[in-house]
Amino acid sequence: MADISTRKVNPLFLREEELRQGIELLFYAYRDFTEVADQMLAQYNFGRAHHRVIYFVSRNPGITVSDLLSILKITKQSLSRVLGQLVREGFIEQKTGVQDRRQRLLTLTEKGEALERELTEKQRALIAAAYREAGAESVEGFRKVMMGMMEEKDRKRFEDDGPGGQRRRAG
Amino acid sequence: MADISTRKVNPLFLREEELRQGIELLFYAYRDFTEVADQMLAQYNFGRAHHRVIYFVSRNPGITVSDLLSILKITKQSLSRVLGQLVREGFIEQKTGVQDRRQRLLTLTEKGEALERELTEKQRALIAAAYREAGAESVEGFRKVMMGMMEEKDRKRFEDDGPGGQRRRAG
DNA sequence: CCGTTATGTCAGTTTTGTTGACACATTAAT
DNA sequence: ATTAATGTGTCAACAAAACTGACATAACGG
Repeated sequence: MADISTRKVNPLFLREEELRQGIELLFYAYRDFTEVADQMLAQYNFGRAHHRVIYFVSRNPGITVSDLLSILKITKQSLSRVLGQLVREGFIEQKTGVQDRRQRLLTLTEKGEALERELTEKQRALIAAAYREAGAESVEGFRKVMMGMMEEKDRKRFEDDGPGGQRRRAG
Repeated sequence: MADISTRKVNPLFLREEELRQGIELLFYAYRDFTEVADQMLAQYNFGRAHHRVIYFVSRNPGITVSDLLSILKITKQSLSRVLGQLVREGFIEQKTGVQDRRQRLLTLTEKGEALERELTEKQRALIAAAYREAGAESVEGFRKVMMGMMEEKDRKRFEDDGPGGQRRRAG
């Protein structure tokens, strides 16, 4: 069977290629997206795990430990090592919850905020450039595809209800 | 300053929110995309690193070790451990290059092809569902944004020159 | 022949994740 | 009021997947 005739009788051929390109787009983009903060992280002797924690605490001030765990999808023992470091070194503060005093609500200190801005700066710039090149319509398409790939539960974080929408819920 | 007036005088506010949403879209989507193959991988006592190697060898049959390294962006020592396992267990074959006999050209065995299909099946299904929900226009937007985020060098892998376009170059 | 390239390997280390067990304080339920 | 469940933390051992640095071999290219 020649290539062309296969494509005629098998409409799934192009689709398969399209899906594989999707897999690779995701791989290459994520690979380079994570890479841009590495140099800065190394200067603080931190890794990508620290960045993720700092980022999501910055994004969800007052988040509980368990909510942070369900975002990161790692074990509390894994989180503990990284979070403990960040607390000890004064980047993150823990306050006992008011309604539920078992909770340890996490917020960034001034120092933590400063580090967060430094760390995320290049990632933001990378996305900004990609958005600019691609155009507003493409960004909306990107949004839709990404939302379709994530766990249904997390999609509501991105509901289009204004800039405060994200912050209504912590996890 | 009230929220609304801030948004009026500071056009960067929404942009900042949009960029942060972009960061998170990428995080959540990639988190769940990688997760779907884990159960299958565990059955073979393999990890995500094995999957990446199998995937890219499947996608670029006859790829050289150094080209594979520049896709994965890891060290040869890291690759060696994972690749060695896959070769020893009969999933990947190494053939000496013909024009350049220093090269070890990598291809999947039958067994390797079978495993690759099993492993990638769920990821393909996840992307297919996301593409279906989002629609063809959104997929094109997704494509553009992702390409803008990756290293310029890798963008040519996705040039729209038919289904063979990807395979013309290995790395 | 000699410098460079492609690959592999030995040895040690780091980061980031895992399981399992247990402790403590607090909240919720019976 | 006692008991069960929840939120958090911690100790210990382990595993996956990355890293650095050094060195070795074979083959290519001028």
